[in-house]
Amino acid sequence: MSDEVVTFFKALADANRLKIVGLLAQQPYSVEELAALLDLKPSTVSHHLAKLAQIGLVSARTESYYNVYQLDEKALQSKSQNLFSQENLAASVVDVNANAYDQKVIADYSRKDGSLKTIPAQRKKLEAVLRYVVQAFEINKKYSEKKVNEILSRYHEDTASLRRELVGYGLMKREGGGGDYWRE
Amino acid sequence: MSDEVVTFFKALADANRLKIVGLLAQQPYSVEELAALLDLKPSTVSHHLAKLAQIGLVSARTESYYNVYQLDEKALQSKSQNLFSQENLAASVVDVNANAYDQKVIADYSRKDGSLKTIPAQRKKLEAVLRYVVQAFEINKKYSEKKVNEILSRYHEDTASLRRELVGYGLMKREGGGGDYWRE
DNA sequence: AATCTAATTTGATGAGTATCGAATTAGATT
DNA sequence: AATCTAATTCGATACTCATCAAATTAGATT
Repeated sequence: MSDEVVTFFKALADANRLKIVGLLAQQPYSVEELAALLDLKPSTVSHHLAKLAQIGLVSARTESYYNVYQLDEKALQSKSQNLFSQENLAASVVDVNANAYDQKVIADYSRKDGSLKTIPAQRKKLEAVLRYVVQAFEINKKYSEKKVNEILSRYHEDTASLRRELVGYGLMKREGGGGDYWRE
Repeated sequence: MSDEVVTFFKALADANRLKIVGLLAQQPYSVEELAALLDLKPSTVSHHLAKLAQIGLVSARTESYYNVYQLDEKALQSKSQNLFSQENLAASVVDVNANAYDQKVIADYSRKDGSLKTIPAQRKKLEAVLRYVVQAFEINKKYSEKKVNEILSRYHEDTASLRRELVGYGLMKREGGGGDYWRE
């Protein structure tokens, strides 16, 4: 689906093809005439017209010896309207892995056993790692600080920092003053 | 001027750049994040973003370590509206030689001395040659048939055919029944 | 000031494609 | 039917450009 849009832009990403569109906007022309006007060989113009026809922008009508091409202005307008519609923008993104960044960061910072080499200093990377670590806790279950530290120690010896950051970024909550922790 | 339009289409004639536009339509991203999402190296993403920035579609804002890129939706809409405006279509054509086809045909059919090798059989080529031949006559001056033939003989021995076609295509007029010829 | 990090730039490489000439095809004219 | 002619297809070539790795730059953190 996004392929269609790429093909459309590729078809128009050439100076000579744009000139052809401009010329056909004035009047229909045969391949031979276009070749003379653009100072190109007929085979080259044929190649360009095929690309424009592929996206439905031009069509040919046989007239005696000649193949006269004309611009489909309707298609031109309708295509250009929807180019950046919500559907097309969304379609271009369907096959990107939304978690790719987190995965890359986690892979960079993890050992084979799942523990962390270091705790990232950069905010975005720290967030990615914390989103990963917090999954070790069940949702809505209460944990004592001792239990939290025990779980976090699987990831890094500096359990205090991990615990503090998890709360700081809102990934875990703490009850009142010195109570239990939980993940929402 | 047409260069600008070509640059615009070229900038969007790439699947990964379209994905970048789609992603930035959702939220701003850093180069590093985009690289992870698209499974590309940061240097490649930088290259793509430079092309998108060149046409004013994205811009960067520095945020701590990161260069966060955002989509300029206003530019996106306004650009896509005017893409095939009358101005752009006309601009794409400014530097094409409108007489190139006639010139090519005339060159193909003329000898060095200006005379015609043959009279073209194809309509379009015949028209081009006739437009060339008729320039030997002054506008609004009356010529006898004998004088017409004398002038046409510089181009081809079959003056009768040339004379008939000139009148047939309306390039020369004839007075009443057997009177003089003239070019309007 | 020294060090770290993300981004950019540069150079090299491979894939894609615009262009042409030659061969072929499709169709009209004679 | 035979012959012309424009268009298309095919193969080759040159150029453009997407991509990466390495080097450099710009900027923030310590």
